[in-house]
Amino acid sequence: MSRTDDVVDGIKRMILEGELRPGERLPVEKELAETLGVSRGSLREGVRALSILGVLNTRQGDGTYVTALDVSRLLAPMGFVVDLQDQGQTRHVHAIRRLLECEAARLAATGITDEALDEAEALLDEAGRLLDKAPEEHERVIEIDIAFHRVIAAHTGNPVLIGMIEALAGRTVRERLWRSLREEGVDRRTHQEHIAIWRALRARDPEAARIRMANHLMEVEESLADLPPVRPR
Amino acid sequence: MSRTDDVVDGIKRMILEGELRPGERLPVEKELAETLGVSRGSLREGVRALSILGVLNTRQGDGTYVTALDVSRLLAPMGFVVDLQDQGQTRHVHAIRRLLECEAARLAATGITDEALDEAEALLDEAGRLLDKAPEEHERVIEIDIAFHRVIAAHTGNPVLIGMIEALAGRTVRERLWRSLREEGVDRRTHQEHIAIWRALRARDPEAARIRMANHLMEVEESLADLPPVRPR
DNA sequence: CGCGAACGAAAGATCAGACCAATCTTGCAC
DNA sequence: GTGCAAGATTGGTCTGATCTTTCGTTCGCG
Repeated sequence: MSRTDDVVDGIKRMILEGELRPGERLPVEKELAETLGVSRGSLREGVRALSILGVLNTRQGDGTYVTALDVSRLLAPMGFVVDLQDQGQTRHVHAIRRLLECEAARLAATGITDEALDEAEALLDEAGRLLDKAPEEHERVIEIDIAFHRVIAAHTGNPVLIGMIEALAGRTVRERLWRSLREEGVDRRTHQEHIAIWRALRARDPEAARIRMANHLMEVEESLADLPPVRPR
Repeated sequence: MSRTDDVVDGIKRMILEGELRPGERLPVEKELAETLGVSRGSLREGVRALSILGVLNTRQGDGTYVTALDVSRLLAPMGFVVDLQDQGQTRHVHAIRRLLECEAARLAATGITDEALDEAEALLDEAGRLLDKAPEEHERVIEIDIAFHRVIAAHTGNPVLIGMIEALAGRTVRERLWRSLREEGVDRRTHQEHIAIWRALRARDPEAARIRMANHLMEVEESLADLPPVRPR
């Protein structure tokens, strides 16, 4: 058990026992180092690790604070995992993503608000216009795609689900995908699938939403399946 | 962008570009620090963070190595997230766990081997004996419970699913649960539910396995629902 | 020749002290 | 009352030293 682990466990314990609450400020480095019985260097290693894990948040000249401990932030490092997986694992990641997003669609069908439906419709309208008039605006199309899925996740009422979907469907996976596919005409098909999902949501039909989402992601996976490996060297 | 972030991104990049392969050893601290243009202290902070994330693995007197980058290891810090969630989020975590474990049961029904079925049967037999003859052996019963679920997850063929279930259904959640429930007679009911799952698996019936697992976890959640909050202070 | 113990090199672990940079607080001038 | 500037506070970084663990080698014994 290294000193740094002492620091991590010590701070974690302080949070779990309510000694430190979300948003609260930690003692200054020198003082906390003495409390935990380590040098400032070791303390900093532990604090840094917790920062990267999304538990702490340091601001030079100000202090170190406990984050809100919201799931999205704490799950963000998971995106890291996805990045590091080799090509062989991609389909497994996508299988989980499909599972989570289908559940999200199902839940959103009953929980989504009229405002959110309007928002999603606006996104799809913009995507439709771009496909017709400015097919080169691929970056924006990708943004819209991500935003559309995010609106759905946001209305599931389950923050853990939101966080996991964000982590799995994050920028990297999507980018890698789209970059490989931009030549194809799949973006138009994707758009149609999105519309089908949206209609199911508007009808407040959970089963339809789930099925449409499942179909959409399965198409995406299929497009991915026969791509050449991208792992360099 | 702090120096430590440079270190994290630098090492991550080296891995992604194949400059560093899983299992490979990193340059010594002094040398790597020079390469990345930071001091040894900053380098160590970054390396430590990546260690805690399961990407690197340091051994005093030997060196620092890239891990196998297996999903289980990389997903382990997610258990940390679960620990830090306040009581209000528990049901959301369990909802996801149910989703994942149901899928695991469904997949395992077609993929499980006869040997694994025997192994699971042995576990359930032992649990049954303990319930009859040594009800005080609660620790062992919990171990068996975890092991049973692990056997199922292990035969889904999806390592990402395995990792996520491990992280979500980890020791802590289960412990908190069982500690609160040991007075009740629920452990016997849980045992019966496990048997029902096992039978569905033996019959290689995916739908039955999924349903039995769903029922099992729903019972668990229900038992949890009306517990008093444990968050101290 | 084979094997085991002791030694030494190498690498990470930890510490202490100094200085830098960003931020916040305080108090003075207008 | 407002605005700005100086000082105090706090995290960020660097340097250099010492400690601990591990691994490889070498030496001596059988």
